Amino acid sequence: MDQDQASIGADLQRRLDHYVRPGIPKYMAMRDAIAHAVADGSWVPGLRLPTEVEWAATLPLSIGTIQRALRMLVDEGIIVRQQGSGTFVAGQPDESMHAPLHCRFIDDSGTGYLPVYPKIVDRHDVKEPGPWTDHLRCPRTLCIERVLAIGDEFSVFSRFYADPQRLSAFQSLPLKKLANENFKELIMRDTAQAIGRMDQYLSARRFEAPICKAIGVRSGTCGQRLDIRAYVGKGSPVYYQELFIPPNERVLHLARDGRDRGLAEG
Amino acid sequence: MDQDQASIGADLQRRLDHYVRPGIPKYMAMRDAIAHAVADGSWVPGLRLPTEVEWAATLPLSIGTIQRALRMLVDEGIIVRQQGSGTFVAGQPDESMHAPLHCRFIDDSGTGYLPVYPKIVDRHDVKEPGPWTDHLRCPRTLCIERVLAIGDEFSVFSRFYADPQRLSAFQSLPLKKLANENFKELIMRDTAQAIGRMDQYLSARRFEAPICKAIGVRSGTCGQRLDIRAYVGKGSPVYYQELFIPPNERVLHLARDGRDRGLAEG
DNA sequence: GCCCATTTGTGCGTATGTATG
DNA sequence: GCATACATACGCACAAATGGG
Repeated sequence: MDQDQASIGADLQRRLDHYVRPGIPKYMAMRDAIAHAVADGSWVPGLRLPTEVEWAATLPLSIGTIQRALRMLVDEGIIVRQQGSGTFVAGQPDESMHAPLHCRFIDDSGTGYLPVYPKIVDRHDVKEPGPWTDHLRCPRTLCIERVLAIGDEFSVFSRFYADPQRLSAFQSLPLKKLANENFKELIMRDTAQAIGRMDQYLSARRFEAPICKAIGVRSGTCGQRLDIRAYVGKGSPVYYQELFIPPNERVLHLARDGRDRGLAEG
Repeated sequence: MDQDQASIGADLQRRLDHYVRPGIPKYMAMRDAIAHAVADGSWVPGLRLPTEVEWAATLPLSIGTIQRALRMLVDEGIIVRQQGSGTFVAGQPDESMHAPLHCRFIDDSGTGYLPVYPKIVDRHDVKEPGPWTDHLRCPRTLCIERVLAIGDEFSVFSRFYADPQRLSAFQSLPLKKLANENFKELIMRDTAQAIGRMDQYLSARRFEAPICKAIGVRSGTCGQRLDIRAYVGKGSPVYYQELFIPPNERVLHLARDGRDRGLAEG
């Protein structure tokens, strides 16, 4: 075991201590420890991890338990394993990881998306109940309003609802910083899980006057409204979002989940 | 082991012989055997399966291998396991299983979908290439054109493309029978896998005259066009579909995948 | 409430097969 | 050919939940 492998092993051992809890299976603790190490950027894509036997010698886990944790991570797309070669942190070779989840309007080439320039309009607590209440089921709800400029063609209005206690970054980051962040990546860092499911509700609606004004369309414009319920893992709600999409000539790629690899594999 | 359990075990043993092949892992063969038994209706929802030890005594498989196969089936939602109780074929207690994948327009109550009345307009082979070519990659492509009446409110036009060699039911069934079938269920029976991924592409377009005529809107109508690439399992393409949705007042629930449980759990 | 057989869930250790370099 | 490393398979022991007596 060379020095790098040893340091990775030591790093994981420290992390494991935070995740082994009575009631939590060992394979799950190891899965969480590795997932967080990758999600927070400590372990970069392409990094080679120690072998099964190395880890079995270092950690208080058997080979079978380690294999089960690693198999889960493979299923989630977090690591890649190659027989005879080794185990590696999965990489996003292109920039599709940084692509937005929603508002993916296909560009003229047909192989990429129009750039999205977000601007935060407001961030506030919401008191009154709404469709997000049933979804999130949290004592407090944070709402972030944004205007998303699509290329230089048109703008989409967005309301993003989340539990500030669970996704603390959305509450704590200054607005200037938050504007430049990819929401999907923030969620991954806070939860170490990818968006695993989304229910989307589409309808044609007349937009309220303030929204029309914010996105620069004439008052009374009728466009698409997309309501989104997003989950991580097998069904744990993370956010609720409302999108107001004005009439346009583009094709919108509706994402299946947060692990989409962009258009290349489609 | 009572008589029923014994007969289930014997049934699986027969099926296993069809699936154990050199190169196919045993756990995968067992997974496929059970998945098909459930998909073709031989094993009905709620049926209790033999215990791990019973199967280990009957089949040439170890407990660990059996557990791995059953765990996969749990992840896929095909079976349910309860510690101390047993293993059961997963059930669709409501009719949501029979709900369509697409064209799920929410009804006035907000808890269900408007009924969909499909009518087959045409079935033919397509020679010329199109967006479905890259997706399906099959020598022949079958196209089924339908008019889907949504409640008694409006109609949606649909073109469904698939590989007739893979989904033989769509080729072989007489049109009268095909019209009454749920396409999603036909696919599950032919592949023993649920729709596991969908890429959807939404745009606003002016419909061609024949389509306008078929769904009873005035020529030149502009509405939503939804192109769908569907996959089973982790990324095996199964069909390509084009939907032409005229302007309407309803909310369309865009499905995440074929295992959606309807609105109740959303 | 308690005990107990049943059944699944977790964890360990080992052996062997197969792809990689 | 050979060592390495992941993949599959087996078997065992014990924990935890369930359901009935």
